[in-house]
Amino acid sequence: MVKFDYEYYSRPTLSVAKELIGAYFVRKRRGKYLVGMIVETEAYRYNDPACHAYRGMTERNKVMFHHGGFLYVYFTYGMHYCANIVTYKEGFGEAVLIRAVQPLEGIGTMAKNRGVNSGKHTPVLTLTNGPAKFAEAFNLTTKDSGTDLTGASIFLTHGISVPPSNIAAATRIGIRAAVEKRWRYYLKDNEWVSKR
DNA sequence: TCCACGATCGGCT
DNA sequence: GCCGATCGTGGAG
Repeated sequence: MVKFDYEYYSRPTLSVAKELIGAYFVRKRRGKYLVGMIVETEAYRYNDPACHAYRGMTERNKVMFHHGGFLYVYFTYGMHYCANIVTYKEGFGEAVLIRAVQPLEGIGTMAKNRGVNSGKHTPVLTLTNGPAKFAEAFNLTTKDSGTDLTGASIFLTHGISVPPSNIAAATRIGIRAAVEKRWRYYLKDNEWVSKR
């Protein structure tokens, strides 16, 4: 599997967001792997009022201003984390939100991270079909924000090749500003894509 | 300092 | 379809 490098992530954000459909998100911990195939993404860009970096650099979003190839994780709604891939050139503050993955390896660990053993009784199909569910399943928190994605612990690789005709574009979810932009991409006919 | 709100989820009606 | 949980963040004052 080819691990993506800085050059890959530093291309235009919409291209990366589309091409990440079918890629593998990998987390290696204590010799074990968590692997999910990315099936849904959203792009957030420079001059985009819905983007966390829109009002400039802050303590929370500073990692977004790197060149592409870093992880940006933020905390929201008092209880959830969401994970993004920093994209494009240094200084712009662009990123791609990972909205959903299809679990490929480490499903038992993902289920544990999601709390199936704490009475939640999580059905397998709902393990990673939403941005906060994905982050929880992979145990991604603000501690992981800033992780270099060309390193050994968290990285992305080429997965399956998806023809553009199998990728749908739609409006982004859960935002108030720039609701008309169709910068959400998902794998057509895939049951792991988020609902709503 | 203060305080309104959020790139969500799950449970309930 | 609706609503409550829950708290870090950052803009306002």
